[in-house]
Amino acid sequence: MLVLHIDMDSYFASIEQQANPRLRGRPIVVSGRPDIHSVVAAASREAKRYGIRAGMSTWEAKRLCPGVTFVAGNPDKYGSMTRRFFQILLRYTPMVEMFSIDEAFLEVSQEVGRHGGPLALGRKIQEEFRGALGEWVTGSIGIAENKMLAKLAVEEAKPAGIRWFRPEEVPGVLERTPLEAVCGIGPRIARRLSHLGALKLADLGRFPERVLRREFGVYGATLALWGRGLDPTPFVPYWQVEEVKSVGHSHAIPKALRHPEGARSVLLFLCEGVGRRLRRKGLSARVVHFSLRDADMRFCGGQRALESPTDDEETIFWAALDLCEAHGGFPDETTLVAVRATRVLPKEETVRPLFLAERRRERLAEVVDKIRDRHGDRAIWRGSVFASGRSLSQATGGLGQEREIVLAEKASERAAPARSGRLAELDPSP
DNA sequence: TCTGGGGTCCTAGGACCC
DNA sequence: TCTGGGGTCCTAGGACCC
Repeated sequence: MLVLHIDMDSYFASIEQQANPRLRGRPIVVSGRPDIHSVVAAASREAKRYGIRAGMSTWEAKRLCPGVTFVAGNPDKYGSMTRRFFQILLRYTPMVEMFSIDEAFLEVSQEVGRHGGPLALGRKIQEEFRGALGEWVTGSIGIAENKMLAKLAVEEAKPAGIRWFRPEEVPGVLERTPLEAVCGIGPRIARRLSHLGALKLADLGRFPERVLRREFGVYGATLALWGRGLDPTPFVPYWQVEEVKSVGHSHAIPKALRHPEGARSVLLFLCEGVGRRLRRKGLSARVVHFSLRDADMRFCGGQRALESPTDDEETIFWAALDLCEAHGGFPDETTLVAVRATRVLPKEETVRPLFLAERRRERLAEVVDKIRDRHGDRAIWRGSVFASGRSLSQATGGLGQEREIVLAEKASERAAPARSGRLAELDPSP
């Protein structure tokens, strides 16, 4: 097998520099919203020279490079760029696995001969990128016999280069590669392995497999293979990718809304988003997960199976709120809430709601979805969310110029007793 | 001014059914 | 008078990825 791994260089930042010549050659950071505390989604090549990395807080980025320019991210723009480079890759082989928005694997065992060898093939792809994506949006290419090694190779190719690990080079690669450089070995596993005396990838290969199995279960077998330069993870071409398995939202709560009421309205806001995305995808979910993070950054939460699959945000909301109550309710200060709908299945496979009230809610959701499709996500608000909506919008993108409609329906009436801290007494039935 | 937001997969114990 | 074994669902929690 021969695998090419394409990893776009400083992807979001490069796209912004391509779109706006004034940003070119300058340290820039793409983040959620530049005016609030956020984290770095991507740093331009110039910003990386200052030590700025993805995942770092924007505050830290500013400290490292006071002159850095912040740019608000635009996911739609990045998605359409990804479709463009995906189309280019498809011209070479249908065996394309999209690994993330800016990474792909190609299985090119059959095709490589026709293109004059691995390096020549890589250069052709990069040449096509230059023509179709623009001078600033470049990709690095790693080449090896499997995905794990190709992903290691690309690190030596950056930026905009090509690195091929020939089979005879692999033992040397294994000897010099630290464990945490491998995709799939995070800080926890790396630390546990270091206690066992393994620091480099080759150390794993020298371990008896049963030791790794005893320590890591089925994952131990994978680790043992990686240590010998082999990779058991399957190649999944894009046309074999399964449907999504879950839909969720989480949100770090701004200071002003960290009290129980505020957290509750953020939760309802997130549930609306989850319901809407389920409906858009034509899915229903059977399980709701809820979690929150307190002032000490500790997480707690739980999950609950529903009586029947749903795409209704109120059902999801009440399930989430019940889980919250079961874990002691919202603390005085909640710094993050998250809700996720899992065990999804296509809606056609579910039974239509039996009760009139549920059918009315379904109809209401359809109408609200239509208004939002037409006038934007913030054109219409539930009364109980709107109460905190303005400050919430500070953190989620702003109300903009849209006209606002406030839904005065049951949910907002239920919100009232919540303020006096009697959530448990609320009647979840419509 | 501490620390975003979207996911996937695995483990393990208990309940329940046949 | 002693108590199997397999399969699936539910819940809680951990680890990792971009």
